[in-house]
Amino acid sequence: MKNDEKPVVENNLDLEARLNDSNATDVNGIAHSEHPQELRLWLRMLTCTQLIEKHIRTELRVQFDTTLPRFDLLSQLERSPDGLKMNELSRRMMVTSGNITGITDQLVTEGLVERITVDGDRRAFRVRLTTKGRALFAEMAHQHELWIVEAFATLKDTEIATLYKLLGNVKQHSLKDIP
Amino acid sequence: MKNDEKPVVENNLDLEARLNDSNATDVNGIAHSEHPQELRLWLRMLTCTQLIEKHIRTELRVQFDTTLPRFDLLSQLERSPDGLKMNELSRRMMVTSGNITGITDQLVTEGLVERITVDGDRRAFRVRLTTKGRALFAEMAHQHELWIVEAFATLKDTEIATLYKLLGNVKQHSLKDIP
DNA sequence: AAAATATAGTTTATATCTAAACTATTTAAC
DNA sequence: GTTAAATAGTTTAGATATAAACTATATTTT
Repeated sequence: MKNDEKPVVENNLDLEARLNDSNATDVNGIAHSEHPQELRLWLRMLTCTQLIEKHIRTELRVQFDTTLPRFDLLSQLERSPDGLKMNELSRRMMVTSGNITGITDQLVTEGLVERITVDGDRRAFRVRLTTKGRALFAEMAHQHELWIVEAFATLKDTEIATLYKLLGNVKQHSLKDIP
Repeated sequence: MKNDEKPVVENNLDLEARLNDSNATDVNGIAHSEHPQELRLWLRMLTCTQLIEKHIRTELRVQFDTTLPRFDLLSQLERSPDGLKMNELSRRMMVTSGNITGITDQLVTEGLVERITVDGDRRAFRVRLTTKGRALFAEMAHQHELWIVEAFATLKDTEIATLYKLLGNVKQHSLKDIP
């Protein structure tokens, strides 16, 4: 009757299923399909990102009882010993400042970061890692690196370099529209 | 005093900023850095995905007053004239079934999909596009395709093919752990 | 300097998203 | 055939996420 042993993750996947698989050759002998290769690439990229991200979220929860946004915020702070202003965190993490307020509140409650007043601007705060936060993040970052290395373990170094370069172009192209 | 003309999107970005930029050469002449190239690749991939996804979310909201999850669900249904069961939607979209319940409720309210009872299983529903939903989706899908093509417009066809192939390996590698 | 505008951060309302508990069925074991 | 287990979907509690309104300060204009 009850179902207490339901699998923890009931997700699975098949994002690319939405695509038409037809891949005929037209009268000019040019390979084509109903959907442009850009769309296929996008859905595959999204699938990869989601699979890896889900794995990391699960591991962060199971091993550290935390979440990806919190990890990401700590990660941003880790290389800024003097902390970062909330709007700088917002910009770097590509989320709204209201969102940063919420995540920061959580981390303050957990004693991992602290809000420091900024001299000369009574509107602003710097958010800074506490000693406890720095120590915990070091542990998490080490594990995180292992998960990521494993996620791409199927690629050769040269292939990783190729992906990195091509995605660099895509990134720059996307950034052109953002002031 | 008031600030009614605040920019609609106050995000920006710099996910890769969390990385150490040092890129020295070790005693053996092998290039290395404090962070493995896998981590750099992951953050760049995440940045690209987020930039493109944010653009699509914005356009869907502005042009169609809808959201990405709703578009994705419609997209899954579009090629299944008989509809899909909710658990199949959950699997394909890689989200929990509770989530599918919520998104479906929204789409039913908007008259874009309908729940159909399944013969022989009184627990299940098939979710199916309505005529209105199919027509609206066709419009949205056309625009969506343009946005995606534009997002990768900086790449040559061969480069898109390369990305597609390499990400295929990553995807398969990630899927190995999922039954 | 006073008024207008911009900025930093918070709050609010709403939509996702998850994990887990729950209900109602169906299927498998015995 | 009854019991046990699995499955389909919903609900719930909590964390993110957004856009927009809001407060409090700073800066710019005039």
